[in-house]
Amino acid sequence: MIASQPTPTLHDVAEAANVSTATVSRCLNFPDKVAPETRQKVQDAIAALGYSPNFGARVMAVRRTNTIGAIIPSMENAIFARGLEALQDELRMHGFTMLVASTAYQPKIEEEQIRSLVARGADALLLIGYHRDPEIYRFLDAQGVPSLVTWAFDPSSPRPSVGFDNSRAMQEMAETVLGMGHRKLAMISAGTALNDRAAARREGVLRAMVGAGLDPSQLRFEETNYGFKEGAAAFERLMGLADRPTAILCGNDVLAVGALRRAREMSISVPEDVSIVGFDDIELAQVAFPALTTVHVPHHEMGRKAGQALVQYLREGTEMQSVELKTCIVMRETLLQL
Amino acid sequence: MIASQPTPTLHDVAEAANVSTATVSRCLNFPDKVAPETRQKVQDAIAALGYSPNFGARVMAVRRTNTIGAIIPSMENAIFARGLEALQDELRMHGFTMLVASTAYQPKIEEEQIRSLVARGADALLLIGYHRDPEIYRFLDAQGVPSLVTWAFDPSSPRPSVGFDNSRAMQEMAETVLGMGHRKLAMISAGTALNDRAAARREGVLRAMVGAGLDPSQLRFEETNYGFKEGAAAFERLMGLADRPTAILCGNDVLAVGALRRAREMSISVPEDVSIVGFDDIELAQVAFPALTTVHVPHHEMGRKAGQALVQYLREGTEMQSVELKTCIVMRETLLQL
DNA sequence: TGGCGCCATGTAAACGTTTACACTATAATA
DNA sequence: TATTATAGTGTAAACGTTTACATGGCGCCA
Repeated sequence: MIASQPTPTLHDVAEAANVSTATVSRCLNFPDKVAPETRQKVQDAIAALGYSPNFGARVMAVRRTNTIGAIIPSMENAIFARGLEALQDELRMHGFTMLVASTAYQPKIEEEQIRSLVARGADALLLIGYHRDPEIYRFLDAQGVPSLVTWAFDPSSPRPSVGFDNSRAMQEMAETVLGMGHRKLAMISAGTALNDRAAARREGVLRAMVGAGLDPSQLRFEETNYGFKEGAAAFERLMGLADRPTAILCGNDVLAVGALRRAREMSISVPEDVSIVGFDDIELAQVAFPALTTVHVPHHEMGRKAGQALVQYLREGTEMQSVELKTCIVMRETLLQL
Repeated sequence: MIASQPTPTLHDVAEAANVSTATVSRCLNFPDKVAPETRQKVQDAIAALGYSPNFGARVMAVRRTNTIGAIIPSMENAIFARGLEALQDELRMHGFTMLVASTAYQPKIEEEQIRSLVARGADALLLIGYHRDPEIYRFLDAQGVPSLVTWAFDPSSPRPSVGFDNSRAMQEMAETVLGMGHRKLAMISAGTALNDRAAARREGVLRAMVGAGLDPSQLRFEETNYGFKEGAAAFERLMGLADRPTAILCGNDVLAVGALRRAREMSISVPEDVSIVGFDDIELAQVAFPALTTVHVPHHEMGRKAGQALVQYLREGTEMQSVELKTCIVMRETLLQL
């Protein structure tokens, strides 16, 4: 920083107001513990100097930041936005600040961001999905930083989570598709190696297929990055197949809408020629044309409940309970009975 | 926090490795200033203890956080996502961390977030648009926290910015629309009272109208919140008018796509019955149907350039220069020659 | 061999808060 | 009036780093 005047400190304020630093500090933290006229003097001094408490110093003194960090894979598409907005609301209401960092779906960056947020004293972390290097969990434990997993739910995991069962949600969708007579299924998915939600969704489809007496190896599986363009490209590949699928299950709405778009460009009608379904039910799904049939995820509720769990834990120390949220299928216009 | 074991400190590491705290600190910050075998010992100790430096303490000692805060109006729609992603990239490359906070377009929350980010030692702030309580700018000055404005460009302002001229961009769009023979214009906009970008875009339209010899008071102006639903509702209101506009300029793509959607529901064809144009050129615009004619904003470039300016300033202290970015109109399918 | 410089490390003083504890007036009580 | 709470304030010791400065050992050269 290019030093102009040094920034005012508690000490400066105390001097200006002719009181001790303790009194100024009390003014800031327990205003009713100090006499009204003193408080006024202090507040005037604060305003006059443009004083703002030094966070680092405060943290060091109280060992608590009232900050919770949220680490999400991406901000690009709106998938996490809604949930986070709800989370932030909830946290703000209780005096916490939410800080967001994004990882571009890269584990290395995620680790970096986690360490960074912990280093700057996040009281707790919100993470997306379970899957990450055990080393990271060890680190969090050593640091005593609690974390809450969202966008996934796995009762078998000891780590608390507020989310939904990706596998089951997708299985239900696949069953619905199969129930409509579709037999040639394809799936466009994010990379399953590093993304447990994607992997679980894939599992769901496979399970539904065996449930229907189909050979799961028959599933046309396209793995790609999240993005409109990627969805479009995958769709095109699928349509290039000799034996075209009649229904395409997409790992999320963004991929699905990309596919939809490409279908239009290729003059393939949806859902007449091919059905396409998504996952997430972000606003985009309603706005798409034709409107996308998709798995509805209760983003808002998830964010809010996650916030509540975090706040309770931090305030009262009640152990965080996993809570499972229900998804449902919202039928719109892109899935057709065969 | 629920204390388990206390988290390890520099001191603990020093003890475990049998060296002084200074040496450990050097290991962390200037590894080559310490003998290889010592370094090894220290690193082992760090790993064994799961040590992570206390950010607060570090900040207090060096008075520098290598953090820059970005405060955006909303995460809901993808408008700011792209730019931020680029910004984060740029910052990461130079060892800075970006922290995001969002304000839900509410000045009060924005102020809170600014104070919060400053308090936790952001070395600099990235802000959207110029308009905010002068008190806030005074505060930032008093704190010596530099800020950079984006998504707007006003050469007359003393504050640096990396952005584009919202008014001119929209004016060009309006001129294009007028050039196609449209005379009955409407605009769907965000609230102009608190949002200088929205206000500037409105100005642009008005200027184009006078330029074309039209009475600017004839502009049908619908002010609403950003959102698909809001855009749809505003569109419906406009279409309820006795004297329907032939072209609707939307303050952003989200509003435009909402309008598009409602048009379809109302069986109004776009662009045959009415032209609709957007602003921003987020991915959504390409994916919409019909594909949206809109003002292209170089989000990525903006984020990157903003990052560069910030980094340069923080590293070398070279004063930040405002840079104006060019927008352009991308013609797609929703604007028709009359 | 004595002197110099350099390298690796240690010592201790900041940095700006919070807060336990001590202190003084004043008010309430006996 | 003497005693005891109480409310308001001050004093000073943490909190966990970084870093200027001091120290000691070693190799090199004259």
